[in-house]
Amino acid sequence: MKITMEDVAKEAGVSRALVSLAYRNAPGVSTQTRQRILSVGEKLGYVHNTIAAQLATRTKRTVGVFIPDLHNDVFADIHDGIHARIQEGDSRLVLSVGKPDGSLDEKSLRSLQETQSDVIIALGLTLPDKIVTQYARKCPIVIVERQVAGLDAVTANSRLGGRMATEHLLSLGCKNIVFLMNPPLDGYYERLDGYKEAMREAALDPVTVQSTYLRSDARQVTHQLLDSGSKPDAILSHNDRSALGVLDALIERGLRPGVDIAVMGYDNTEASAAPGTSLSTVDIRGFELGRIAAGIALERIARPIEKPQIRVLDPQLVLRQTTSFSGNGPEH
Amino acid sequence: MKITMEDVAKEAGVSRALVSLAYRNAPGVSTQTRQRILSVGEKLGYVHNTIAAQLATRTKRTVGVFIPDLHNDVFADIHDGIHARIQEGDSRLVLSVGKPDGSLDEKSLRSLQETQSDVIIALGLTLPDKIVTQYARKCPIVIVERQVAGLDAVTANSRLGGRMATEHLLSLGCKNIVFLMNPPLDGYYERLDGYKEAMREAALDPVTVQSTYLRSDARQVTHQLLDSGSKPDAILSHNDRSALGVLDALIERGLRPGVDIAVMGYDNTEASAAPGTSLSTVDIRGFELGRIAAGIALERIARPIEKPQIRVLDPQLVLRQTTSFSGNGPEH
DNA sequence: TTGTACGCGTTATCAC
DNA sequence: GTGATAACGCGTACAA
Repeated sequence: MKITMEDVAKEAGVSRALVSLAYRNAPGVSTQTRQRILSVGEKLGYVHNTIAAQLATRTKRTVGVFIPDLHNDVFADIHDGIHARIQEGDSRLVLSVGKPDGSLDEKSLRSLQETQSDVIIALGLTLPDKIVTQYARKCPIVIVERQVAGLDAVTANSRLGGRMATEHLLSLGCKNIVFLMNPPLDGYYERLDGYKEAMREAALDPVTVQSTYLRSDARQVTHQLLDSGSKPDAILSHNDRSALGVLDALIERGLRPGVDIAVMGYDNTEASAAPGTSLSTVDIRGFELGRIAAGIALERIARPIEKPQIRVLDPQLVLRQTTSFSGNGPEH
Repeated sequence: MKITMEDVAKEAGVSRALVSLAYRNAPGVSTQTRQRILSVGEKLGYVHNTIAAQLATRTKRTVGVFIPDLHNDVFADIHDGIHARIQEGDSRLVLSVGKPDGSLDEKSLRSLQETQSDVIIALGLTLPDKIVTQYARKCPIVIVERQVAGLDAVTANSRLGGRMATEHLLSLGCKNIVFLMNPPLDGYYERLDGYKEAMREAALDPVTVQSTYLRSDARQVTHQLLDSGSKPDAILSHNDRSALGVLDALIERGLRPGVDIAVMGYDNTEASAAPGTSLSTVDIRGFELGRIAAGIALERIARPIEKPQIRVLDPQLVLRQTTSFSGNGPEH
């Protein structure tokens, strides 16, 4: 039932080859015949079959993108950057969406490879380094906001970001700063390490509690933390999403963020600036990250065996209400 | 350089056809040889070429999804619903992401068709009915949260939602309720109409101001509205995203949402419940919408010429702080 | 402009 | 039942 090029060719009284050229805006067809061919195609309801075309030309132009979760705004920022860069050329973007718990990471990677991605840009991959490396053997992977030995990567300096956030809290007079950790996974310790460094340099003990990537879990963990009798004067969370959960819990207990206790997130997502929320955070410059990752991906397609590129951006502090003490630490 | 089935076949000492059967878990291969073939494939780093496979079998299993914008959480909800339903079967999901201003709608639709989607699920399409219908001639389209004559559609009853929100505001004692409109586009008047109906029934004049889908624009429009001397006691926005912009503006002017003025959004996105935001809104049950849309899409593939299906869910009011007067309307 | 050999799997049709 | 052979799906590329 599907209209093919053959059908269009027959109807227009030309060869299939010519129809192909016409549809690709390739030279070798008179403007006139091209017009005629296209209008015949339109009349018949023909649509150019990218699948067949991709099979025929084994030119490499497909960039696969793995996004773990559509609900986290950082990924949207990064995606936009990738999209912007890819659009400049004539490459194709293929998305695969996983789940926040990482349960679809492998399936997605495989699917991206099976659809013949020539390179994969992976965001928020939770797989162990070893497995990622295995997949990368079949198709180059550009990692964003993480590093895996031997692979291209682009990240905002997470260690520095963790340090900056911590130092900011210290500068407010906070001493009992708790770090709300993400699940312990390869490649996601940098923010934590930055925190620890800064704490030790201030001769303070790092304290961590562990949560997941869900806001609701962060909320619960925060309640547990405070129930346990711990009296933090600041909570630094591994990302904004979890920081919102922290705020949820604080508000439920009648604690005023930025007055009774300081809170910082990480990522500078849109939600961190929700009206009334005003969460201090660290901007990882997602759009930039995406743009650069896409650039590296395209280069990787062009030069497959060059040595891996690592690009590190400097994150930026974004100070809002949740760390707005007038300079002397939280009220008591 | 790419390993093909041929390579695997040669290495394993069997025919290409057999390798094909092995990789698809098809009957006709002894468990033993299948094992051998797969391990040879693994050794060579072969990945099954979905592109070629799709071309060879013209079985219909590809569901295309158009998402206008990754930053709006409703779309993530709907996507998750679609994803969940598709995963139950053996269909493939292909995403195409546009831009909030609609400038990529056509390009995305075309791209989805060119990659041989057998059906397209479209969210937040801003194209005129006429154009959508044209595209649907080439490949069936299932529309979400909108209706186009002749096409499958699944929506939460928007007229009812608009009415419910308005009636809730009226019940609080609000009389000067302003509706913040989205851009005037085919298919997106229902929420507004529900508002108008409810206002007229209460013998009140509907008042609308127009904005876009950007939070920043809503903020600006709200400032303009208030600068103009208008004294609304409630603002009902066409969606949560814009409602956040409204809240931004109110807070900037020192007005307390839920105390000085009521505010309602629409969609019940995660951001509407950000800590400190607590926006009253209307839940469109995005996940459900997505699930149902995917179901319809699969049926449409199976039975292309059946008459269009329209599914309408009932939206649900979600009451939070921004409409929390103690019952006598806003303070003065 | 056209003929035609690919590209890489899949799916009959056959042979053992 | 196991396995092989060859035609086919729909464009693209290159020689003619």
